[in-house]
This record gives sequence, structure tokens and C-alpha cells, in this order.
Amino acid sequence: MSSNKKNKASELNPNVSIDNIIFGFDFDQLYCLLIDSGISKTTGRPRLAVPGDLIYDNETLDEAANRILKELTGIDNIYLEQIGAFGDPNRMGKESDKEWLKSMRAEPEARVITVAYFSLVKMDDFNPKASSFAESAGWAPINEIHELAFDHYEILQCAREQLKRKIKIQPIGFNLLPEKFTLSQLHKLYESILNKPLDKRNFRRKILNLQILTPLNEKQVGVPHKPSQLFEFNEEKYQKLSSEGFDNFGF
Amino acid sequence: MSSNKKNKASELNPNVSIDNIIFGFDFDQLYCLLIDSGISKTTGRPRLAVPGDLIYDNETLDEAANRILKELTGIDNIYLEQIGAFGDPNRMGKESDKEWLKSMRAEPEARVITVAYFSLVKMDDFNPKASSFAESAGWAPINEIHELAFDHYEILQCAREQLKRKIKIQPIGFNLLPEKFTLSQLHKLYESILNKPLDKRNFRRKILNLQILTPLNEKQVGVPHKPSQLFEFNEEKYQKLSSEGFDNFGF
DNA sequence: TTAGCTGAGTGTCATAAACACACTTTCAAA
DNA sequence: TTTGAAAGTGTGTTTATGACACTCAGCTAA
Repeated sequence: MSSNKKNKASELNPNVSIDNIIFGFDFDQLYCLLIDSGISKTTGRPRLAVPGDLIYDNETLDEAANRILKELTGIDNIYLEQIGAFGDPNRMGKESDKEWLKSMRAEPEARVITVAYFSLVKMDDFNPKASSFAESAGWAPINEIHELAFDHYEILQCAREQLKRKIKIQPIGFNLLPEKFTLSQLHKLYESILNKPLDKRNFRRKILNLQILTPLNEKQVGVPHKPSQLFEFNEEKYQKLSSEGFDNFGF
Repeated sequence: MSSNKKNKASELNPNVSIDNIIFGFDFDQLYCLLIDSGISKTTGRPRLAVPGDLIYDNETLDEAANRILKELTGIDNIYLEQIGAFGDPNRMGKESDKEWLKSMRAEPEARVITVAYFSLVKMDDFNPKASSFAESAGWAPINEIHELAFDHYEILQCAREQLKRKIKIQPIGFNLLPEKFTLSQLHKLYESILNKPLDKRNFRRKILNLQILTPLNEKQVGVPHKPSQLFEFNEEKYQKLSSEGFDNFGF
């Protein structure tokens, strides 16, 4: 039975794909990693999509999402969370999508349900490189993304909403920052995700009251203003806090 | 092209299914609708599962979930929300599951990804009746469910968590109650979902402050204690409230 | 060398929400 | 008419929220 399973191991499942919204943050705004597969013959515009692929029959959905992330960026151990399944029978109905599918897929007409994920990466961990199935990949500011292949634009909006919801409950935002960061950077990150201004003093008070930040004996250097204190996220204190049961960051 | 699509219309997709956690409430505790497909030859115990089915290639995931709900219960227009996709390659690996699959599916060996939903029904709207693919269906108190087919137990736990999260943000609980209900019933519902006691006076104050309940000129009759005021949920006021932007029920 | 710019860092007060807590009322049944 | 069972009600304390404006430290360029 196990060898029977192994036989199927390397087969692509023609009906289920993964699409992965990869978020990054440059201390100023949120970005999303997009793949540019060239100028579409039908629209005359670049065909932009989120990284994704059909799944293999021997991998879990999480494994498939990690694989896609790894193939594209070369990094693993990334924060990854499922958004949900998107399965409109017509989700691949645009002419430009069909054109692309014909050139890429063994069964371009097959109906594909996609399971969407989002992941949070430290932007400087990743230097976009072309992957095998796309001509190029790059970071796009999320507010400047207006059109994507398939239903990827819709998925992106869901991802943004889910991130908003989640960041109010769990400090996953730290996955978008380097090990050491300033409170202003964290502040700006929360503002970018929640898409609204937050009072500086109130933000600092709340975040510090959580006691999940360790101040370092280190400051910014070379900045043309008062240098900022650096902090790091304290996983241990956070675990303690969540096991004691709290359920809100309150932003 | 459209007729081409229509051709595929009635085909079952062998790789994607829907499973639906259907919640009910009897003013005392939460229930889940389960299907009993008889005594398993391998375990000797009844094989209990959540209603579900493969999807058709021409329906959206939401439509498929509604269809399953309708086929089983005869009711539509039910509150329905996606939980997510579950796709462990081994999720159908138990012997008792395989035995059942062989008797039910055209391709019993196919790998199936399932998209889970939960729905909220007014228990007295629904009198369980046997569906075509199950010998019987019935309500089980969620705290008494310990073992289910496939990964349904895991899905049930996710559903409970999602319901907990959601009820703090949106008043979807009203879908589990009849048109007219008392504050005590609503109180008990919140306690059942959140799985913890809530102070009676504080609960009433909060819920009434939301101003989404209309008191009726009607009381309970025939109860051996002070009769309770009846209320109904006011959808209109709720819409107004949510469009003005609030994001928390605060329980 | 100093003036000016930039963002860092800080505290208080007023308001609102959360929480803890106990007795009286109304009806049915015995 | 007494009893049991759940309904209904208010206050004081504590905690969290939100609004708000100035000084500080380092760099740069005159």
C-alpha cells in the first residue's frame, strides 16, 4: 500500500492548485510578490500573477505551499497561513488566462480549485529571482496592484483582510521585520496593515504593555535625527502570554 | 464554448469534496448534524461522518455546499461560511474509511481534497431524514462527539474555533435561534459557543447596548417561573451599526 | 560652529468599557 | 399558600482607550 502511494507520489493533481500571497514590508509600505509572465497577446499588458502551482498527490497543502515558496524564493521556514479555497468554475475564464494555461498546463481545460495561502517574509531575506515557470518575479506595492491573472486580485484582497484580522489577535507582524527593529518601524507596519493612522504614544504604550519586546543595548546609527532604540521580539514571553490567555491586541 | 462547459456540467470532480459542519442549538447546548452510515466491519462501531460529497464541475464551492445542505435537510437560505481546505494525502487512510469509500465512490483510491464549511440552522426547521447516501442523520451534542470518519473530527474542532472567533465580531448566532427568543436563550447560546460562563447582567447590558434587538409585546407563557420578555433580531439596525463601523462584540 | 531639520521619545487627563456582585419579582405546581 | 425556578435589575471599582504637544539627539549644510 505504501509503495502504491509512492507510485502516485510524483503525479500532479490536475484539479487542485496552491496560490501564495507573499507579503513583504520595506519600513514604508506593504508589498506583494508577483510573477510577470510577459505581455499577454490578448490584452497587450503584462500578465501579472501570484506564485502558484498544481499540487502533487503525495504532499499536504501546507507542504505544497512551502514548496512553491521555496522554489521561488529559495527560503523556507516562512510564516504561512491558509486563506481558503477559491473554486468559481469560471475563475480561469479570462482570455489572457486561457492563453497562458494552454502554454503551461498538460490539461489546460481542467477545472482547477485553488487553495490560497499568505506568507510573511522579511524582505531583505529575499532577492527575487526568476523561477522556472515565470519570466520574472518582483515586489509590487500592494496599493499599486489593480489587475491580476485569474482571481488573484480577489485573493489578494482576502489576504489583506485576513492579515488585518489576524494582526489584531496575534503578533505575526514580526515575521515581516528583521530581528532588530525600532518601535517606529513596528508602528508603521501596523499602520500599513490596518490601513489607518495610529496615535504614536498610544501605540507605544499598548505594544510595550504586552511585554513581548526586549529592548537591546543598541541604537540606530547614522540617521540624521535622534537615533532610535532597537528591540527584538521575545517569542518566549509571547508564548507565556498566550498560554495565560489573552485574546486581543486591541488596535 | 458555453455548450462545451455545459457538457462537463454534470460530471463529479473526483478530487474535490465539500464537508459541512451543521450546527444547531436547542437552548441548552450546541449540536452537530452527523450521518451514520452503519456499523463498520473494521471497527465494529458506527461510522459517523459529517455530511459531504464530491463537487460537480459546474458549481461553485458555495453552491456545492448549499446543495449538500439542501439535499440532506431540504432547507436552503442557510447561514454558510467556508472554514478552509483540508488536504492531508492520508486523510482518508483509516481502514473503516477505505471500506466505506470502496462501496460509495467510482474512484475510491483517488486523493480527495475537501473544502469544509460550517452552517448554522434553526434546529426546529429541520427534522433529520435519511439522505440517499447515508442510512440516517441526526443531531449529536458536540461535546459528546469523540470520533468521526476521515478528518472530520479535526474539521469539527476548526469549525468550533471559527464560530467562537466569528461570534465575537458578528452577530451570526441569531441564525441558531428562532425568530423570537429570550435574552436567557441568547445568553446560553453565547456561553455554549464560547464554552465559558458569562455574567448575566454584563451580558444583558452589552447585548442591549448594541441596539440590534427589538423587544416584542410578548412574553413566554406556561413557564413555571417569571415569564421572559421575547425579542427579535433587527437586521436593519445591525446593518446600520456595521456600516457605521464597529468591530467587536467584546465577549 | 552653529542653525536648522528630522524623527525619537515622553505623560496626563477625560471618557468609556469591563468586571464583580445579590436581591426581588413573577408564575406554576404541589 | 408555600415553594421552586428562572427573570430581571444597579452600582461601584478597575482598567483600557483616545486625544493631545513639547523636548531631545544626531546629522547636514551654511
